[in-house]
Amino acid sequence: MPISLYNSLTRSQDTFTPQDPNRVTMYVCGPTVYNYVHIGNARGPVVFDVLARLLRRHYAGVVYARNITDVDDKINAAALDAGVPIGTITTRFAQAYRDDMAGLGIAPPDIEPHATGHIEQIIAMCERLIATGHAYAAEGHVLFRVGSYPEYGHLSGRDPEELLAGARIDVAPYKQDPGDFVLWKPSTPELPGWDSPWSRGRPGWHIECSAMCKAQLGDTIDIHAGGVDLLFPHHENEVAQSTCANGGKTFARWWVHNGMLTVDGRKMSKSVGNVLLVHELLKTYPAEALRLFLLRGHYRQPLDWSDAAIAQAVSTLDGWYRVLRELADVPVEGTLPAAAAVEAALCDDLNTPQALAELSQLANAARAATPAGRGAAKAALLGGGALLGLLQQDPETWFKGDSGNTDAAAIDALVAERQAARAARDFKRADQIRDELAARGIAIEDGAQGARWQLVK
RNA sequence: GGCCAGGUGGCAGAGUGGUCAUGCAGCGGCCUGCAAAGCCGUGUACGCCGGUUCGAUUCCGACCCUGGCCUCCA
Repeated sequence: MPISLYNSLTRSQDTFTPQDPNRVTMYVCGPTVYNYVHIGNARGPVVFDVLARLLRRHYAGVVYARNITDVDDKINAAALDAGVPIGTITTRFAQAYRDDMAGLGIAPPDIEPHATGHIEQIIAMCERLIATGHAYAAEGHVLFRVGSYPEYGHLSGRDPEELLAGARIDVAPYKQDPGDFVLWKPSTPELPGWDSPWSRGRPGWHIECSAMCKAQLGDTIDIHAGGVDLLFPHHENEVAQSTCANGGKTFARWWVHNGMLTVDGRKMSKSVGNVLLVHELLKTYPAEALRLFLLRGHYRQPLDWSDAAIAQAVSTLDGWYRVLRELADVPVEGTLPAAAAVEAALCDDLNTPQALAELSQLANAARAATPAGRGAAKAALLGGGALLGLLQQDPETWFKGDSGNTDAAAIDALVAERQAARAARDFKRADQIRDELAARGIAIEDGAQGARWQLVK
């Protein structure tokens, strides 16, 4: 089944066809590493992780790059605040980012380019843009000449004339035109900087992604993804730089943008101050519940964070894992099958809500399966979950936590004692034990195969 | 003000020119020592006003409302 994806460039949902099925290229704008990321920052990586999984099922080769921006004024400010070198900040938070992403079940990208590892390519791209008249040097800066690229504004649907008329642009004296943006800027002696033909300086934000894309994936990439808030100016500027520096070649064939995560209807962002850090949330909620929450809405729609929403994600997973626990002894042989309905939903512009509805149906089918059908039903459920990066744990771990965290033996003993009391029709004692366990955050379910317990999340 | 998304039942959230989304919650029943889990049954929906149509939540137009971007942002 072909993959169909909404392309911001054409503003329509188009059947995806890579340039080379053996080397499908995807680039996602990664973090600027100066702080922990919040759950809104994780939406794109989770969604594009699902996309990467889907692409890998369809094509022989996929190269997925997600960069690390490790040179930036905010990093400089964070280092200054902490009184440590820039590298201390970037190393620490790049690792924190990898840990957070891994915590959410996101497979590492194939390539993780760092901006500071591409200074040479950035300078080369600036030189090329200057040589072709698309950029100019002024007072140690290099600026992109927006007027030199007639298509400027096409991706984001903006009229350059109106952009330039905007009064909110800080018009520096060295700019020939208010819309021109910085490719290179000089550093003061205490700031990090690299030697260049124009100044000891550092790159602007937009050129970094252009240079990393070109160096790692080539002049024309298949998919460029990121948050919709990057559409302008970041992605618009990337298109302008890369297209002009690469002789007019198409930069990215598909532009895929995820919607914003909101809290009480307002965008979650550092500047608004309503952030919930992934690194904190992972201590409070099961990782898969966070992941499921992020996939519950279609990726292009806004998604609102709430306690009710995350609670529902937990209870949904409880239900699915309960099915898997019942089928724990049912063997699943060979590789997991493609859950056709789940995959079909994902092929339709990553319709994860539909895919989750299909997964619910698979769980219902597995719960009701006859003995002969259990193996296939369980495999289908696990296969569908794998496409979404869900149901990756052992059910016992889901319900009881890591074995090191709870005194499972003592709980098992109490549960056994309660069963004995019930058998002796000593319900007073049985209920007493159940209450005692409930007070410790443990719930009991009596089933046909005996009593089971779980930690209440 | 410009550009771009949206508005679906108590909540979340897909989808469709005409009998079903799905999940959670609710209600009734079964099961259970009682619960929980499970099972069976069950209701309420497409922002507003027009238009096209045999038929519109879906297509078209206007209006209202919400969110995002408009050089920090995922």
